Amino acid sequence: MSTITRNLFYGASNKNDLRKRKLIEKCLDEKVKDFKRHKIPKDYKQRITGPVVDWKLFYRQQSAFNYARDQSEELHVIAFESSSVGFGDGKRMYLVTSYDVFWNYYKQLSSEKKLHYEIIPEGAVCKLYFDLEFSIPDNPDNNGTEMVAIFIQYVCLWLEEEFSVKCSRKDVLDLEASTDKKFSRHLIFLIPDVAFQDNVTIGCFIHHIIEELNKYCESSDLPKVENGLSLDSCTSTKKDSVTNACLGNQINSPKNCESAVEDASCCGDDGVLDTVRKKSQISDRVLGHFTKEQLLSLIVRNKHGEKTSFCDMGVYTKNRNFRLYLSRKYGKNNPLLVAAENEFVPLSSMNDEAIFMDSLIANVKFSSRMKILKSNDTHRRSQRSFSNKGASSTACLEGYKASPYPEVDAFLLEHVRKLEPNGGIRHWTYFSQGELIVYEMANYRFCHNVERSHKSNNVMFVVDLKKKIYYQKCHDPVCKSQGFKSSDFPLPESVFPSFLWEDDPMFDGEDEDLCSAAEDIEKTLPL
DNA sequence: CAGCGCTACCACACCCC
DNA sequence: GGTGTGGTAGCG
Repeated sequence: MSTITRNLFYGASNKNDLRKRKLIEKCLDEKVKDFKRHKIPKDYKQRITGPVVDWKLFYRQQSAFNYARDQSEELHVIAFESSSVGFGDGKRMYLVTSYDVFWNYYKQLSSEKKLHYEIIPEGAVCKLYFDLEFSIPDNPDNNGTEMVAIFIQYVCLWLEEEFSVKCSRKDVLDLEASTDKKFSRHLIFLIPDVAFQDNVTIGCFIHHIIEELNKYCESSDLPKVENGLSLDSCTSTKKDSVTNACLGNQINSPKNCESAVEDASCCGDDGVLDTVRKKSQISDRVLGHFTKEQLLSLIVRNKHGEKTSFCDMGVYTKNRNFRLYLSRKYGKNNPLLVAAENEFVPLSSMNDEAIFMDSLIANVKFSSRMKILKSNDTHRRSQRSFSNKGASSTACLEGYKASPYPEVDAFLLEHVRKLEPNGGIRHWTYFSQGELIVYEMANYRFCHNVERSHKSNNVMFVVDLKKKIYYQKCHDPVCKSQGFKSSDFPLPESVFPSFLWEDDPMFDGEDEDLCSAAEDIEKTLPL
């Protein structure tokens, strides 16, 4: 054992010891900094009724959703850019937790580690929200602050006309993440007891009101057609929406398909002309509240100099990631903060937690008073692509979901695979009115009109559940122009649900209703 | 080991004029 | 030239 010298005990008395102490202090400083950098947030205080699990981390969004669904508590999936846990470089990862637990963790992160996004789940009831942005250098004459004020008023007027919902700027949480180069706002509408069915529905509504704005701006703009926003493109989009609307909305809302088809089939009818006139009256009423200059100011130019909307239309897709209050993008320094012009005040008080909770798009409490806004025919727009989970050529087969009549799906699959082993169902459209299912086939082109397979056009089958038959039609332009439709083929009795239930006392009408009611409730409840 | 969901755009095949 | 289909770069 070494003895403690006087110098060592009382501290530095020479240059050597001084250096040593400096070194130790420096090490300590480093340790402190390091600790601060990697500090572990304090545990959330567990209550007896409180959450069982703090959080769980996933590399894949789907795994996170699966886990959240299997738990009994109300959990949410939050995405973040993963440098915040010390690895990866902006790669997205997924956190499953409750809002309360998340806020407790999130509020303790330093500003540069708040890189988080809410995932607005597919099909979930949500608040009306907007991403408003434009490049400042490309639009030096635009006044963003004034544009936001006009835009909010424009949206409020449309809400009143279309849904009889009254609101004002006081109901709009206004968040800002602008820089010198880019004007950027997030608007979140917190209208008491009002929410939208889902964010895709919002997309349809917004698409509609922006299109009306574009049409107006174009007609009152220079007489010549400008690139990007021609009237032609507007009308062709409308046509698309009639023919394709039912495909885009097929899974969740077969009723939409009915009305879309009715719309198309009774064109030229007086009733349709009436509704067209009514629609343009609504549009005129809204537009009439503004001066031409105010409306024109909402159109900006993108980096290619093309005219485009101030409102980003790309944020209404399924499972959209939407940046959280106080978060920034990876590698950027512009967190979302409350804008100076914000007039919304949370019910409790103006504190960060209340703002955070109110800013969550899908944080909508279920209540019987809640009015759920759904899309109507005018809002629907074309949606040609169908989400396929897998990649490559087999995607269409893997991405295909069962129709409400899986037995019919199986029958058709078996049928086509006798001729084409790779044949499959690309998608289906269910028309509950008339009990019709239209199946678009994949890798199956045999047409009864030409008695051979077409070279590049797949065929479709129309299943008539009432008549218990099916027939074939096809995409080939020649067959189409002839209005070709094959003769009827019988559907085997075994594909009908009644075949299974007839002698089964376990199934009766009540059980069926209960099951579908339970499913409906499950769908409407916030996740 | 490790993101997701589009959408605009292009290339190509086939059929029509 | 029009239509349907498939593949991909790139955006939000």
